[in-house]
Amino acid sequence: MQSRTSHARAGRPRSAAADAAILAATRAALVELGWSKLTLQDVATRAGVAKTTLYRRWAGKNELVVDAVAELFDELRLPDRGSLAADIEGVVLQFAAILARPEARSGLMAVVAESTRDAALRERIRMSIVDRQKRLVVRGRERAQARGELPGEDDAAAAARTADLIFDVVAGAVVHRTLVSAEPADEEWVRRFTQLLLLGLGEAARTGFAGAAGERGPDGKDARGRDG
Amino acid sequence: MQSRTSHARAGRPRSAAADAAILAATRAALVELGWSKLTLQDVATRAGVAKTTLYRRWAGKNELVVDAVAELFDELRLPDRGSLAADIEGVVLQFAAILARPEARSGLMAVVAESTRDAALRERIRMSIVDRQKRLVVRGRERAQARGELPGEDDAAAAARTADLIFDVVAGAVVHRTLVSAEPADEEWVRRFTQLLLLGLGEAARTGFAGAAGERGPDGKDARGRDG
DNA sequence: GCCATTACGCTACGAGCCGTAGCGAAAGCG
DNA sequence: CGCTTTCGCTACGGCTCGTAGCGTAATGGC
Repeated sequence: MQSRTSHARAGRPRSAAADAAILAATRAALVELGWSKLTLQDVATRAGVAKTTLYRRWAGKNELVVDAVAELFDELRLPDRGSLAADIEGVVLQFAAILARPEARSGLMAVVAESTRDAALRERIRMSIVDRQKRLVVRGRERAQARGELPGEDDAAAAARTADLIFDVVAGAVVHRTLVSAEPADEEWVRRFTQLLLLGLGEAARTGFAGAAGERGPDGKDARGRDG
Repeated sequence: MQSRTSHARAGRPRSAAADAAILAATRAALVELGWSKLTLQDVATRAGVAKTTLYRRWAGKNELVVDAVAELFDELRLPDRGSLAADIEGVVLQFAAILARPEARSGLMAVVAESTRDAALRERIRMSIVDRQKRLVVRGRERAQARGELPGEDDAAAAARTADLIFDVVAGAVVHRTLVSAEPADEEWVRRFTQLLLLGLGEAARTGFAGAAGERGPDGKDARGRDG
C-alpha cells in the first residue's frame, strides 16, 4: 500500500513519532530557553533522539523552529458569528491567543528576522504560516460581501491587493501590539481595533471609540451582529 | 569645566569617535552578514578597535545592535503637508524607507525577538526606537484635531489608549508588509493604506479603494494636499 | 528467509565564537 | 609629575556547530 500512496522507497521508514516528539521538544525548549539559547543538542535530548537525526530531517535551527511554530497555527478557525465585526473580533482573538504563548513569541519573530536574508526560509514561512492566516481574511471578506456588508469587487487583481492590505493591517497590528508594545491584545483592545478598521479614524473617534459605549455603529446596524 | 557639566571623572575619556565607528561598523556588518552571522570580533575589526572595547561599552550583541539601528530612526520627521491624510502618507513613507534598508530589516526584528525574553532589552528598544515613533503619532493627531479633521478627546487616558492603538496599527502594518509579506510599502500601497485607515473597511471599499482613481476623499477634500 | 536500502544512535572531531582576565601603554586631570 | 581610566593586545576555558564514521535496527523486494 505504501508503495502506491507515497512511493515508499525500500529501507527503514522515518519514525513519525520522532517528528512529533522533536517538534514538541522544540516548543518546550523555546518556552524555557528562548530562541537564542536554544541548541539542537538540547532539543535532541528532550525528544529522546540523537542530534544527527535532527540534521537528517532539518537543515538547521531556522527550519526546525518554523515547523514547530507552524503547528501552533493549526487551530486557527474562522467562526461564523453573523457579522463582519464579530467575525473579525473572533479571528483576531484567536490570533492574539496564539501570539500570547511564549513559544510563539520567541520563535516567530526570530525566524522572520532570519528570513530577511534567506529567501528559502521566507518561502517556508509563507507557505506554512502566513498563507494559512491570509486565507481566513479572504474567506471572511467573501462572507461579508455575500452578506452585503462589503461591496463586491469586479477586478480580481484589485481584490487580491485589497485582501493583502487588510491582512497586513490586521496581522501587523496584533503582532506589533503583542511583541513590540508588549501589551495584551485583550477583548477590549480587539473591540476598539475592529471598530477602527471598520469605520476609520474619523468616524470611529466620533462614536466615542470606547467599545463599552460604542458597541453599536453609528448607522444603527448592530456592529457585533449577535442577534441580527 | 567638564567637572561641572558632566562630572568627568579623572582619567582618559572614552573616544566618541570610537562609538561612532563601532555603530557604523555594526550597521555595515548587518548589511553584509545579517544578524545571525554577525560577530563582535568582526565588528571590532571593522571599527578598528579591540574586541574588549566593545564589551566595556555594551553588554552584548543585543544592546549594540539596538543602538546601531536606533540611529537610523533619527531622521524621522513629521512634515506638515496640510491634511491628515497627507501627513500620514508622509510619515509612513519615511518609516517604510527606513525599513527598506537591509541593516534595519535584519537587525530590528532580531532584537525585538530577543526582547520577548529580556525586559531590560525591551525597555531599551522602547526608549530609543519605539517612543520616538509614537511621538509622531501623538503630534500628528493633535495637529489633525487642531485642524478640525478629528474630534477632540476629553479623557486623557482614553486619548492615550487611542494613540497607542493607532500607533500599533500604523507601525504594525508597515512592518508586516515590509518584513513578513516582503513586499515594498511603496507610494501606491501607502495611499491605499491611508485611505483604509481614515475611512474604514466599508467606506474605503465603496470609494473604489484604488488610489489612482481615489486621490480625493469622498468629502471632496484633497487627500494629498499637493496643490489644492 | 535473505539481501539491499534506508533510518537511527552513538562517538568523536575541527572550527568558530563567546566572554573574561591580565598586562603594558596611552591620554586625560590636578 | 602622580592618579585614574581607557585602550590594544594576547590568551584562555567553555560552549555550540555541523559533519564523519561506524555498527545496529527496521522495512520492502525477491
